[in-house]
Amino acid sequence: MINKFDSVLLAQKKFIYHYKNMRWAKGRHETYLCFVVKRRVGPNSLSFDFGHLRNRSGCHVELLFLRLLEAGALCPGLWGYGAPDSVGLCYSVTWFCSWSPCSDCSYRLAQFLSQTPNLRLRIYVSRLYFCDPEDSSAREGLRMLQRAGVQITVMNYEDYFYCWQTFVACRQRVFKAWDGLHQNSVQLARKLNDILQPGEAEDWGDAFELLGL
DNA sequence: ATTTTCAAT
Repeated sequence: MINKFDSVLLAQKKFIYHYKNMRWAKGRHETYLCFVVKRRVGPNSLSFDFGHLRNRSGCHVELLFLRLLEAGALCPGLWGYGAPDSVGLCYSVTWFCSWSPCSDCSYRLAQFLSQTPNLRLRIYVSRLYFCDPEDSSAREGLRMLQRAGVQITVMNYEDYFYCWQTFVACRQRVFKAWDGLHQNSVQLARKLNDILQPGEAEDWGDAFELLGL
């Protein structure tokens, strides 16, 4: 018999392996996306769905998520058609992804969101995907997502803790941080901040120059 | 200092 929670929840080892935020995440040729969907009708906001996805057959996991949205599988009534009571329906999606989106996924997500103003998306990422070169298109993609109203955040201890409780078959086992989790998270958050607020460093430089420092 | 990355065999 299929138990919902055996299929919906992630195995502990899998979660740790794929979400570890080490700088050199060797061999992670998969990307996981854990999501929570909340649905708001009027003043009430309710958790509607949750689960996880993995990239498959050359398709990035973000695009799989988009496909599910387009098929009406995750946020029914998102476009207002269907039942009359779906008018004014809002959804908010929060996802936790082991990699940040590539430029193409960012572009498609931004496009999708521009057509669905009643969908809010918040993205937490464990590691930054191809973001080392300052002029990388992945960086530009993240900025585009931000302009599309997406909040992008690097996962910290509390986020991993939350994911462990929510998406992992943890069987009462408390989440145990790996070595360097906090440091890596702080470093990645700083990098993401640089990506999303370009020019700030120069502004500081200018400020120091003005102050004669 | 350098290492990897939603594979390709």
